[in-house]
Amino acid sequence: MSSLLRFNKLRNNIWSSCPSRLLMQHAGFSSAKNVDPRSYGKRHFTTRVQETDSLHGAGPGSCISGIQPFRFQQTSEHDRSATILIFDTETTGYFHKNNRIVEFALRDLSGGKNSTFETLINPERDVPKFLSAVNNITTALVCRPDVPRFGDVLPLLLAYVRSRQTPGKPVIWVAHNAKTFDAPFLAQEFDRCSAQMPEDWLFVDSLRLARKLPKLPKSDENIHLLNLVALSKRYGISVEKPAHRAMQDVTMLCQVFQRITFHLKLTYEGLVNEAIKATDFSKVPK
DNA sequence: TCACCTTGGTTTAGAGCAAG
DNA sequence: CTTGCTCTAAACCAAGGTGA
Repeated sequence: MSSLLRFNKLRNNIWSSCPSRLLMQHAGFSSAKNVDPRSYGKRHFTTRVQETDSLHGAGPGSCISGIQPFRFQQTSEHDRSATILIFDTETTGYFHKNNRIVEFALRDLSGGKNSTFETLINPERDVPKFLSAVNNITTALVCRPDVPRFGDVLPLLLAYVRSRQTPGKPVIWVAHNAKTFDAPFLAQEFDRCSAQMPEDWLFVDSLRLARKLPKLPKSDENIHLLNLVALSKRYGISVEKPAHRAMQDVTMLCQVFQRITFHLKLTYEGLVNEAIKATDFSKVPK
């Protein structure tokens, strides 16, 4: 299959039409003629870039309260150019060496159009039933020919991130327990594709940041804990119920992360100091 | 000077917790 | 269900202070 045909096949599964030209350019294609926007809404989607005028303008049922375009405590010239991506992965298990990603979602904290990216991923293996019970992601849902493998999503993801990145500035990826869970999983998938994560990608673990918050006394509602739900409760963020779907968790973490950075008076420099280089997770030699 | 006690720092082991 | 990180308590050791 030619790379262009493959791109179009994948692109047909993307809901939004807006970023197609941009993604094509970043993915190295010279023309967007073969991408037909009319087909987007007709297909079962597995990958989508959300097209909203703002984080608050996604329409009924999709309004995200509490998320504002991100600003650091002490503004500096770096703040305007920092690209901060909140992300989350759903997987087939805990340990990245034996398991695969089945869903990936991210949100650019700067907001604006096309600020989200989410996709199901074909893990090419069964999803354990006890995990399907947690996140409703079943083997039948993801192990299908029209669900892209990570290797298929990779060029789109790289192109998307590049389209959000300020040239010459790093991309800061934030996830809860990123250090031991999300980042190693992502690195493992890159390794499986024999790909190297860009050197200017940095990973920040919001769990590590949360541990720096003042400790609360133990309570029946468990708001002294540091998981996402507990932190949401702590900051008065409404939680319907633990979703364990990537984009829902990303949305929750967006709000939690902004409050943590505010609480800790974290600056851009402080955040970078907390970060781990993407290359520290990868085993693929440069 | 020696023995004993207290204090402070370091190391170690185990529990708790975070993620799907 | 797994793995790894962090925290805490206990154990250990060295140094310093005090009294006989």
